[in-house]
Amino acid sequence: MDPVRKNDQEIPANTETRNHAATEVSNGIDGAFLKPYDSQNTESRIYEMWENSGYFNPDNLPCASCRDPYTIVMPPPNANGDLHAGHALFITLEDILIRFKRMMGYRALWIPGADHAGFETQVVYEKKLEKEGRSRFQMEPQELYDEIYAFTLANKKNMETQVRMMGASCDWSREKFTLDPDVVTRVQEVFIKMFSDGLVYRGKRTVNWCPKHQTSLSDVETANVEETAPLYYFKYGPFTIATARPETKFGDKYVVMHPDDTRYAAWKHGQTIDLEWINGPITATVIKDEAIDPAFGTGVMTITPWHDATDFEIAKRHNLPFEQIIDWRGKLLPIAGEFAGMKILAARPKIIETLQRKGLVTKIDEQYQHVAKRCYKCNTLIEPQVKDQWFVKMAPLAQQAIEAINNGSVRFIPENYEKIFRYWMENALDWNISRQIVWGIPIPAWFKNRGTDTEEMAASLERPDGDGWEADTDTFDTWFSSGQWPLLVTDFPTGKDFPTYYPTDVMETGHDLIFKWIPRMVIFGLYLAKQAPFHTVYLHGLVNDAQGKKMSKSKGNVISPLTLTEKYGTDALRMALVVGNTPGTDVALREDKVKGYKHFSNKLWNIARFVLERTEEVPIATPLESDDSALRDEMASVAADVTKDLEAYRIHLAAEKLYHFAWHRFADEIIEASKPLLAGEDEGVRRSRSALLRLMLDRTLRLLHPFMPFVTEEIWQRIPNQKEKLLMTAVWIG
RNA sequence: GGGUGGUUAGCUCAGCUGGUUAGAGCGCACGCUUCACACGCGUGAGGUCACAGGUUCGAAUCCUGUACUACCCACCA
Repeated sequence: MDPVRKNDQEIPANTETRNHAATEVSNGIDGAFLKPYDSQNTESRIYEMWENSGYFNPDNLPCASCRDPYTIVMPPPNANGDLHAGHALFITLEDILIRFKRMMGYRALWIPGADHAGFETQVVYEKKLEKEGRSRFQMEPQELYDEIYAFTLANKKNMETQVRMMGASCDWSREKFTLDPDVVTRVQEVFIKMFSDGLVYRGKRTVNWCPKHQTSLSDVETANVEETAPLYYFKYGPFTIATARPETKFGDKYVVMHPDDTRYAAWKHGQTIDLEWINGPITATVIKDEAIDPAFGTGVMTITPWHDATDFEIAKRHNLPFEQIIDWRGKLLPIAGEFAGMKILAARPKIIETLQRKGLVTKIDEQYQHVAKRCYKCNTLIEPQVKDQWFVKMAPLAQQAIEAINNGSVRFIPENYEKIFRYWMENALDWNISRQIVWGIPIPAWFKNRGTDTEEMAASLERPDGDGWEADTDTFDTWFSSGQWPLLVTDFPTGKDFPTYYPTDVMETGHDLIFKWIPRMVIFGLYLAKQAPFHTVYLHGLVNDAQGKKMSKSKGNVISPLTLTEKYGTDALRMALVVGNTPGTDVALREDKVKGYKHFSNKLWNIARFVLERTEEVPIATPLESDDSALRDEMASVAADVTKDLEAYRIHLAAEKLYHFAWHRFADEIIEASKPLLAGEDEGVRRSRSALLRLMLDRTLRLLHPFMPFVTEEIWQRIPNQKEKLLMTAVWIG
């Protein structure tokens, strides 16, 4: 690899460097060096030095002839709590890539951010309110917003400190918060554009309603949980229907069957039947629709369009009326007669009782397996409700995303995620972006004569002219703004970093975001900037506990990265997270492993001490003996190998190879074999071996720096007469 | 119902395009206070690479199937 950057870069004057050679002892060995490596007394000092150098910002890099930009957008951590192990992993992986590319001479830019995390933060805050005996439903929206804002800002600072502790070499001068005023405005403008492009529409449709949180949720914000529940068979006039949700059946006046089902050929579409139902006699109408599966149950069902998406579609197809049975809090409405006001689950057995008394229950299958939708945050049963909401029309946008995959402009690591992504895109349903929570970006929409036949609506930042316009009180789904994040942080469309740093290079994030986040970013990038926001998606696995089990607060097996860095050093944690961690595969985090890499930090420390103490400081051009030049070549081939691995995103392999080389080859064999040579009589041999060991130390530090930035930089600072003052910006020699 | 991984040493995992006696960390056994490091050094035990077929001169590695396991997706009430 050609060193493209000048070797003699200067550190800006405001940076206090620690070049021990100049001020302390001639070979770099001072008192601290004689003790074991002490990460606690090193890391914050080193980080400060890096940050003060200004080189986290690529615009300050002393390289007039630098290569292209290399950009990573940091998935903005939620500003609502401490960093967890997953954060530690992604920071490590991204920092490795950024440091590697920076040393390679790229204008490496890593843009940090903080996420207000709409619904998630509101949930966290509501829990806090609950503990204090308060509720958001007793608060004015503005009051609630202000409180959450203060809470989030405090946590944002906390989060930033912790990101620094992980060694993240990101450009803080470009940090953005998802509720920065310019972000809010730009996101709102995108909505307005989509409205006028016909990509966003107001729809009265079935939404996923969380009765606890009092908001609608998108499909990716619900969890499908397998459950065993009774399936009830009821007599419905001449038919038998099966249902798992008897409490929705009050208003059912349409009985539906497949048009080709010969068992029911005698019944004609539109025919009416009088029958006895829960609260008395009703008149039902026969509907024939192909959505019915003749093989399920009896092949006949009644529909509840307000509380079931399939039923809703059927009702729309046949132009049938629909009525709300369950209110927004999950209680039965007056249509339920004597059951009105009851919570649905409490009402269910009572309804069955009534039906049994009437002789309408023919069978109860207790072992019925089905899938229930639950709120992914509070696990409350989702109640489908029909509601006026804003939807993004997905088909045309998804089509572009699929093309981007097909023509190779976006690729996935590991590759199998491409298939998963494509499948999702091909089946994407329209996306509900309205949320009934205060903690988010307001939807810039306005209504006149709301809820009447003459309703008008408008999308604009300002209240439209004329009387009677009222603002939409809903906020955007967090992913609506997060989806635009690569564009927002690079100042699309006309700011200083666009298009310099757009499209970015790699999106590195957890595989759990394959549907929540990645598709939205691809879609917005293609729609707005006509270019996908990144060419590579690197997906890492989850960080599990030592037994490979998912960490969770309730299980009490959560391992805090902060405790581990404190105990073993950030470098050790970084190595432990990275070695053996194949892309896309979950990793088990064991304290022992971290401890092992703490020992490795110390090993490097002692390698350096040996080399600086026991070798002569010789000119770079010192002629090498043939054994030594063979070892130099071996070092070079390791470097080349590691470079290849990093370029192919085989980060786990690169880290392991370096570990192995440094400890078991360099220290165990080469240094051991050097001892007699360095103590020998032959000056040529001594000088040659000195030159070799110093070169190997130099190369080892460079190669390991992206992985273990702190200890390598600290050692680097102790090597006398360094031309490159900072290892962070030293040239990668691969 | 559909999909995607995983199955390699006691535990947690590597093994990149198939190629000499299959690797690491931790753990274990034995021996070393050797002047870089006991956060260390040396030596060693431990694996029919889930199973069954197949391709090949050669397979942990490629193909087919089976079993087990994990995760994801899903508008059969």
